[in-house]
Amino acid sequence: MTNVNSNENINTKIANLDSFFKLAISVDCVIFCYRKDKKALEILSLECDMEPFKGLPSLVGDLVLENEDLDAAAQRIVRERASISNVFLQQVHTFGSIDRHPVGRVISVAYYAFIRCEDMKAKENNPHNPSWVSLNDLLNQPMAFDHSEILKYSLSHIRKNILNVPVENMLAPYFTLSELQSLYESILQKTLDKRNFRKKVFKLEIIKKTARTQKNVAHRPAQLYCLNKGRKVDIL
Amino acid sequence: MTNVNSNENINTKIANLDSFFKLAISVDCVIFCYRKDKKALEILSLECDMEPFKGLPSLVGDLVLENEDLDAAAQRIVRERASISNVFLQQVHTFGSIDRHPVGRVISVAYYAFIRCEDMKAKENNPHNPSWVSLNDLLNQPMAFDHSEILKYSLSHIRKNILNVPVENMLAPYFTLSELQSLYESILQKTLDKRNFRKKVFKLEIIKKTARTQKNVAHRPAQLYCLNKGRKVDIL
DNA sequence: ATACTAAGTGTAAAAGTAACACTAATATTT
DNA sequence: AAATATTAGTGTTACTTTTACACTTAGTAT
Repeated sequence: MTNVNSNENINTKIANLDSFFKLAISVDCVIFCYRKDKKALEILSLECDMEPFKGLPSLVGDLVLENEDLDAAAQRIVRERASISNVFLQQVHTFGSIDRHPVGRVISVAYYAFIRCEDMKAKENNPHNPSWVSLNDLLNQPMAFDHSEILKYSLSHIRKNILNVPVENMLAPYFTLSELQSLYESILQKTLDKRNFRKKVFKLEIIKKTARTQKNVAHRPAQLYCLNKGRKVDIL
Repeated sequence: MTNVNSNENINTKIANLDSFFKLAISVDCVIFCYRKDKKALEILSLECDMEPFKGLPSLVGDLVLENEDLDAAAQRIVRERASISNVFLQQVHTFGSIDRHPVGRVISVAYYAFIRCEDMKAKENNPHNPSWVSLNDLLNQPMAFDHSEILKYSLSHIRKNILNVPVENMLAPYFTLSELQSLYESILQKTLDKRNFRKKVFKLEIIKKTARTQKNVAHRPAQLYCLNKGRKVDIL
């Protein structure tokens, strides 16, 4: 068991690990993207194949390997399951109820990630049927394990800390202020004042103006902005 | 290994656990108290007996048992090591570097607690030599494992969230506003304006006025206050 | 009685937040 | 070419919150 093939699925791994499986640690990632056309957030979700949760949506998770740093495990999992590398990933909370996992004691460290929909073609050669599911749908249906709780906790954390969390990573490299505002509105679930919003993002230096403007839009073209790298984020 | 005697020390446990010890989970608690006379924070610290950290101060930690909820483990550890029950304990972060523990892979979930010095008589019949150590001293000396990092992270979290974290638990049941202010000043490491501080704690309803006043002080006796139970805290 | 000590109290300036409506620039339609 | 439709972009005022600041009060000790 020193060198688990990380492409096996969770079930297989757990079966193999019987000898040491008293306590195991997993990472579950709440992977957000923003669907600009629908002005809605979506979560990367897998179809659970484990009883009693078979068929229910689950977060993207996997066991942490013996020689793997926690943050590295989160990066690996996002890479393997969503084909995304070097993404922003932030730990939120660790969930350790005794009965949260049917196979045994699995303590799960939750992370969240912000990626762009286009960077993850869901369903692509992945046995778990990954797909982007509307956040609102997920919040209104049961999920596998305690993943509903993890999702709600993460969402709550992000809402509270929205100004210190790089939600802009869900946007294309060049974006308009209106797009940014819509994203914030989708997360906070409330409308924001356009002028006040702009004043704030300028003052906080969340973004930088670029020389580019929108092309081929049937209205006044918007200025394009990009992330201000070097901005502080909520890492302590 | 199903029923570890939780009074054994970490070393012993780890030795016993060889069979399953690929990954283990511990809880480390940053237990704060406030020394009113010194106007200083102190941390409950044990003397590490494990190489290569022998003799260095460590936080109060222990392995999580197989059938033990994470939060329950934290409560147990504080109860066993500090003889305090039903204390406020809040998870902050999980530390999972590969080499953070010399004996093997131990992932540690950090909690912090606020207790009253008087409620924990350090050194009392405890083989680990627990003692209250000045926070400032601890910050300026090496600690066992990654406990310096855990301490700094927790402190930083508490400073950021001071208004949503019940630091008042470090005070006696009845306390004066000046005592409360000194506590805040010790945590934030800066002086606060007396009138502004009072306005704020009243508006936030952190505390409640009581009918009592100070007795036998060589100056105008202060009004005594107590905690406002039912106040929201930073739990999501 | 006087001195000493920490408690207790209000106001004004500054900064930040919230509310609000019109003009500008482009593509499309006529 | 002119009119229309659509989203971008922009400032000011009222309100709230935060900050800065100094004197009087109620007890104990001498």
